[in-house]
Amino acid sequence: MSRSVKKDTLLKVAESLFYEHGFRGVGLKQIINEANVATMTLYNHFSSKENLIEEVLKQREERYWSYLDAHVEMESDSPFILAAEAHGRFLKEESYKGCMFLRAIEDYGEMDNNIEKIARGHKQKLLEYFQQLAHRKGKNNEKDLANQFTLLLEGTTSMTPLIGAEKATEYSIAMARTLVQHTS
Amino acid sequence: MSRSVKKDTLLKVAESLFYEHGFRGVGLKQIINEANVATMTLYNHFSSKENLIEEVLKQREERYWSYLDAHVEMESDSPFILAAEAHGRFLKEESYKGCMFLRAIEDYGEMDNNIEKIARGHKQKLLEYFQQLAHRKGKNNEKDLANQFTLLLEGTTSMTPLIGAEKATEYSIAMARTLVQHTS
DNA sequence: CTTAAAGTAGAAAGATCGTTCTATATAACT
DNA sequence: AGTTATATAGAACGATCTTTCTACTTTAAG
Repeated sequence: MSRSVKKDTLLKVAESLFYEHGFRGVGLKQIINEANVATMTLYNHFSSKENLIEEVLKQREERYWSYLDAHVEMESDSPFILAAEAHGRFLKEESYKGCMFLRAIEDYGEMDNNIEKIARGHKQKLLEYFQQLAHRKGKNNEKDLANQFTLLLEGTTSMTPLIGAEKATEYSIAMARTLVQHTS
Repeated sequence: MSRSVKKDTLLKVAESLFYEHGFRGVGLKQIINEANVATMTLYNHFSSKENLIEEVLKQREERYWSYLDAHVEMESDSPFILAAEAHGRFLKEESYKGCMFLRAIEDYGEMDNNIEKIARGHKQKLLEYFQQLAHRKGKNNEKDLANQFTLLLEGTTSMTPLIGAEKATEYSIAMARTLVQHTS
């Protein structure tokens, strides 16, 4: 077996609990109980709580990208709309409490740890991805467009706890359409 | 003296620390130390940590509204742009780590406490405020417009930790202009 | 079948948390 | 001057946190 099933369970349970109650709001005991695992099993797979959080973030990031990769045709004539739809799908299926990466930056920022680096890295990659999209569409102001579109997606995520993922996504797609049409 | 200076110091210090490190990331000891106050002084003014958080949120909400009230002329022909500018001013002067109210909802949500109620109440009031703005502008789809504009502001707040308040506000105003022009 | 790896339960250490308590000091007001 | 409200420092409580430890059991591959 290339990878322990216990480790996978731990990651899954940890991500769910961390997302629902925050990193600092969940103790390892809770994770261990819900994963039906012994304390030392956790510490055999992860060197510390911080390390567990790091791997949870990496796992979530991978899954986020799989949503984008699956739905965004880069050569399409509306890749931004496709990205907004993919983002909405992710929210609908896995998010209802805002962005876990922003939360990691807020909770562990400016402390020189890997947690913040991973979270910021994800956002950076996202921005660059959208810059590519803008570039392929022949837009000259790639950075501005990428930033604006990211702002739209972050707004969508933030709105899910308030109005739900479906409506938030609806709005962001409507706005994205308007913006793509009327932006140089 | 209508209100203790110690209480004000506590609220100020608590808001700053809670905002920077999260509610669960800050202990009362830290707040007490930085406020140069005795333990019992805190407990004489606030019945618990939860209660302190509640009052911090109320204080912050008041200050947020004072930004809107000061800069938004409801009768103006572009109240939404003014609101976006006021929001940007608040971010620039008091925020660099996302929205404290969303964070409160995330951290204490679904636990039936006052913290969540206050935070959700603030967001609800904001939505209704923007609905009024849309109504005065003679828009028929008030709710949609208010939701979309709120999404824009939330996106702006979320982006501040990534690109700073100035740029984020710039983008949101640019987008707001485009949207106001091209939305029924 | 054996052996090494992986998992088990649970206690324990050491730190920190929110909260309460005690006992004292300061300041303002009648 | 005396009373009252507000502040003080710091010990103490019980709970919980992360991490480590011990000693036992299961699992899986050679």
